[in-house]
Amino acid sequence: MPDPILNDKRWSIDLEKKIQEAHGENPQVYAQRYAFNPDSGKEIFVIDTPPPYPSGTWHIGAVAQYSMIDVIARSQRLLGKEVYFPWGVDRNGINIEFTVEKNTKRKMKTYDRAEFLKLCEETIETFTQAMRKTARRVGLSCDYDREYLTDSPEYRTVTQSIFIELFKKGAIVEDLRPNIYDPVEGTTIADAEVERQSRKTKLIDVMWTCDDGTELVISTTRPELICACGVVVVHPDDERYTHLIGKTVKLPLPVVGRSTSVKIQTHPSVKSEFGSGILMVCSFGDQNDVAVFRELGLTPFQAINLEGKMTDLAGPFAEMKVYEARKAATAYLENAGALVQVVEREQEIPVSERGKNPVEIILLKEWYVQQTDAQDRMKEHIEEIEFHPPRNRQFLLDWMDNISIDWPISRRRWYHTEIPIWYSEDASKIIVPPAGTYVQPWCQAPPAGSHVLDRETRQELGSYDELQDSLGTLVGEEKVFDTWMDSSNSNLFVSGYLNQPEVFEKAFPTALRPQGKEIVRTWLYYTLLKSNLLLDKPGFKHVWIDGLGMDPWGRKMSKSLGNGIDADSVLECGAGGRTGSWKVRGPEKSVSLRANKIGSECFRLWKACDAQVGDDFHINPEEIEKKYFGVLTKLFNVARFASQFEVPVDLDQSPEHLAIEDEWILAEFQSTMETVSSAWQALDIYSATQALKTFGTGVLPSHYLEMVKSRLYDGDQSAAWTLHRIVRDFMSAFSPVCPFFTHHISSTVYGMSAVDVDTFPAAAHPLTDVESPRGDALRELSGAIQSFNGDTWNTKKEQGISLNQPISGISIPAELVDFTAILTRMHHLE
RNA sequence: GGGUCUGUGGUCUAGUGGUUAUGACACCGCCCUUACACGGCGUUGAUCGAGGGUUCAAAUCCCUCCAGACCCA
Repeated sequence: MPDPILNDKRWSIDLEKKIQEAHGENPQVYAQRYAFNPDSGKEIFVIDTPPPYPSGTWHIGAVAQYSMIDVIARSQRLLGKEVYFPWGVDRNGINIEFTVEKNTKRKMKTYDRAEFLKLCEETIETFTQAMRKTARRVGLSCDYDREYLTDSPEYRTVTQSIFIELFKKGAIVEDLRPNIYDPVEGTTIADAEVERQSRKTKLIDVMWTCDDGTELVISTTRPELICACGVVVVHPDDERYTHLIGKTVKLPLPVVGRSTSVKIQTHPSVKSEFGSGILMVCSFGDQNDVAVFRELGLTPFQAINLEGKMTDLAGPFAEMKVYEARKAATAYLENAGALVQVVEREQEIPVSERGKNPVEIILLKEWYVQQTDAQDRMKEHIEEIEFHPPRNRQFLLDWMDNISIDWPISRRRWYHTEIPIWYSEDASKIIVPPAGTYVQPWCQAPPAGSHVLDRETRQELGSYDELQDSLGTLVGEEKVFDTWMDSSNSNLFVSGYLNQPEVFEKAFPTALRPQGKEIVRTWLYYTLLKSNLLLDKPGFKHVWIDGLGMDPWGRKMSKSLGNGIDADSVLECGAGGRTGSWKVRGPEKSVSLRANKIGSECFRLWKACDAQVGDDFHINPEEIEKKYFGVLTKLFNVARFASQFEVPVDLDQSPEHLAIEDEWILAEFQSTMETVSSAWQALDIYSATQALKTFGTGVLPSHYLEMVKSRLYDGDQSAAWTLHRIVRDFMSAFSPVCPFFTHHISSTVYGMSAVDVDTFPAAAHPLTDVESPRGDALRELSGAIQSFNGDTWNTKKEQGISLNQPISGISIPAELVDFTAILTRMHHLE
């Protein structure tokens, strides 16, 4: 074998890392390839990359998802689009506050606010570093120079400005409403942040007595809330209790500052089979209580305060924590002889997603984004968006159907974007900063250029500079925004809203939102809500919703299960000859998984080939290597084989005469390329990659290469042209999936990098165009060619003849008569 | 408890009314053949989660059930 230009024996992780490092070495070259240039004149394609939240380790499933977003970014560049693939990091939020609290063993509110913010920022920066490294390692072709951090003044400015705009439009309201509240962390949370946990609770039956002496039994798990009871209800159809309706019943516990009895009414939400079938409605035991209070027009009581303690309303139990008050109330009832029975039962109780604390519903003055009346219009917009896969649109619509209350957006935390408001001394006016200024009202005065607005009517009253003296002593808002207020601007931010109006004009609706299906109800929903309220437009053209990465047995990976797999361990598996091994807790026992080499290219190829978008995928490193490393080896060797033959000067112009087998393989290749091209256009990674894999590891090496080997060794120019043309174009079409692999081969052999190709390769030969009848006729022979080869190989095997020895008695089928010469030569037919 | 989705050889996967049900990995057998043994060729192996129904015809449509995932109450 003459020296191939590709001199590495095979693809390796060390080679991959070497290429990767060289790839990122020169910032100018990198920017030329991957930076966003809105003035290029090409069609703009902005991807609203999910900004990852740095928490120390990056989940392998998330990294797999990001690598597929990169495949989309690269494939769109290949199709000639001007792609903006942003790199953002989401750094606001309660998680980092928890981390700092845990690291320093000190609660946030014991710190000086500024000092605590500094600790958060430093800690999250170290996590961010690790994440940047992994992002590059898996080959994400982001515009890293424009990195945005959601906790930066630039980003927070956008969040604050949009808030002010929405406030002026009337889409944001301030109100005293029942809110879900985490008393341990001391903050309001949204519906979407509540989860359920199973806990043992005591269901107690309490005897209540009516004014006329009639006795009734009510079952409850929350006796401490009796002080907040507004009404007792029974089901209208429950004949057992018809006699109670309209009576007045005395509260079985002492209360302060309210009437000591309530009415008995009917309500259809009562579950007659639960407990005694009589329900006390308290402000607020659960969401149903909230609904009943609203429906019956009752005035809610404030039974629990912001510290999670009972208020004066609870009489003897005031100042006790909720849990203590429950015990004390139970004891009180027992002493009073009102305790009928106590049953221990398993109950699903609502807890906060982040702190896992039982949440309470409390009346609080908070800021809200109005969403209940926006649903219909949003659904119209959603109709215009193309979903990948289409069925995942349903996740969003289902969630929207369940929305019944506005979105509370204020939080009593610190490491978040501040609500940009000051209040006048008499609280009737508010001061907001000018657009484009980041403010921290808890420690700053309003900047020059601020505006004064009426708190109720939102009327602009004048400039702060002029009115300053009439406002008295200002109070800066101490509350901050829910982090989804930041995240839900990501599409606006990356599309140039506020900062680059002329780009925004062309780039919005944002071309693509890729994300996981677990955050449809939060990130996707809130983003669409914002785009709707602010611009009355759909936020995106395409929404691409992928499934979740699971462990090898289909379970969610989690720390508590011990079934997690670290992303870096997979990407670095095989580097420097180090193999990978993972101890993963299986359904029954610990299982040891081993692999010799994976790396980013194999990992990406696996994800691209192994699961359709939207399906959950099982991550098993052993399987990734076994199924896909061989594909890389094969493709590498095809290219290496080709590289021993001189590359024709003009690969774009086909030679005068091509042999029929050259035309045949070009026709086959062209049909593969058509499939690939339309799949890339449809954001269908799976089909594109499958088609390339099938061609590149199947018919090309097994049949075409075997056929033309001897011609190539004889220096046949047509065969060399055909092979090189195919390998070159193949690498371009495949570059979105394996950018470093294809870059290496194409730049070594053809002196141009596959990742720089920005026009999808055209048909190599007019006769083989998919539209041409000649191409069709040739492709129809593919089956016959492959079976003839297979049969001949088999016959040789049966007769014990080695493949390079002559064989007699084989006849070529009539339809392959044009291939007689080449088949005879290939199989040494006599 | 409800909703949505998923359920195809040992493993993963294609297939939305008519195919001898696709391919990969694994298994087994044969083969060093002027790229590749980290390879090639070939053989086993699936009553398409279970049960009912619609239809001339069902992996595919409908119903019930079971299992898993996500979400919700």
